[in-house]
Amino acid sequence: MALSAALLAAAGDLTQRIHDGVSARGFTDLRPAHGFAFARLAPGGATVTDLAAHLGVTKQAASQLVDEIVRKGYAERRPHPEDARARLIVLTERGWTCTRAAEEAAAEVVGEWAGRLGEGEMRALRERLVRIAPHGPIRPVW
Amino acid sequence: MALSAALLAAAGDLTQRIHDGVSARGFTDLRPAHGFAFARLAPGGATVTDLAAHLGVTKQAASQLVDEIVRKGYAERRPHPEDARARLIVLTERGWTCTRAAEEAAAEVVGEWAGRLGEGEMRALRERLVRIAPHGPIRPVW
DNA sequence: TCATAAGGTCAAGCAGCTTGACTATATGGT
DNA sequence: ACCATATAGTCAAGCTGCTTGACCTTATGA
Repeated sequence: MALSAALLAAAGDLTQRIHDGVSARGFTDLRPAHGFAFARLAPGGATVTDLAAHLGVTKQAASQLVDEIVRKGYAERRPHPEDARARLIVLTERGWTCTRAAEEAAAEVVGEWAGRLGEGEMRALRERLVRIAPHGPIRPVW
Repeated sequence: MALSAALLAAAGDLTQRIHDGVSARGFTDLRPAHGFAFARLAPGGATVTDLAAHLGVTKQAASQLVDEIVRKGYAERRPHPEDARARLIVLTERGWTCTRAAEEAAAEVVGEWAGRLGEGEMRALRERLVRIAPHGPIRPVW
């Protein structure tokens, strides 16, 4: 199996299993794309335009996604403290709970891998992946 | 940066850059999903149902995808040699040329990573990824 | 031989994305 | 101070790729 194929297979598997884990914890109204949005919102909120750039979609699409997570109670729109044109999208308590659930689910998968590879191998794997990973916007695998 | 985030970022980057490389080689009418289909068709062809299971979509969706790549000249439907209900989808010469272009593009990206990590590190990375990669159907990252 | 399963396609509907148009606010040169 | 231009965001319409449901054909097995 080629490196590229193994990388794509592992990433797809990870996404699917995080999603399954989040669903199993009761958050059944979200898709994997929402998780990437939550990750961007978590530190201190973000604007719709920030989110759009991070997700690699138009700001209209990002705005629709925000509509959805606001409607479902995971985030809220606040006036932006420094720019009256903009709004700051921040996670609600429910949004934070869901984010923690996703982190738990990811840790479960990574933990299973660590059981197969061992801690030292996992550290080496992480270090190499970080060195080849880009810093720009997140991209879907296909 | 967490292992899971690095893995997803690297995989998304790889997909995007393979797609860009394939486009740059003249195949501008394909999307990343087609590459995963080609990979399944390449060895010796596959049925629509096989393809659907591999891509994780319904057989109707797989059939539509086959319609498209047949219409664009990358594959053709042949009668299945052992089952009169089924059809064997096989790559045309154009399909093979495109597959080689994708392999070249992937090799370019992997080569760039090798330049950063070194050959020994890359072998270790590949070996570890293979050990955590699943064998089931391919899954999109989101 | 006939009930049931499996491969494939046709048709309709829908979700998520795009482009285009628009309003409101910010920014910077004159 | 003013105005041209850029930026943040939303509304509306349309498209594409996927889904579900119905159906035909061929295979399988009791």
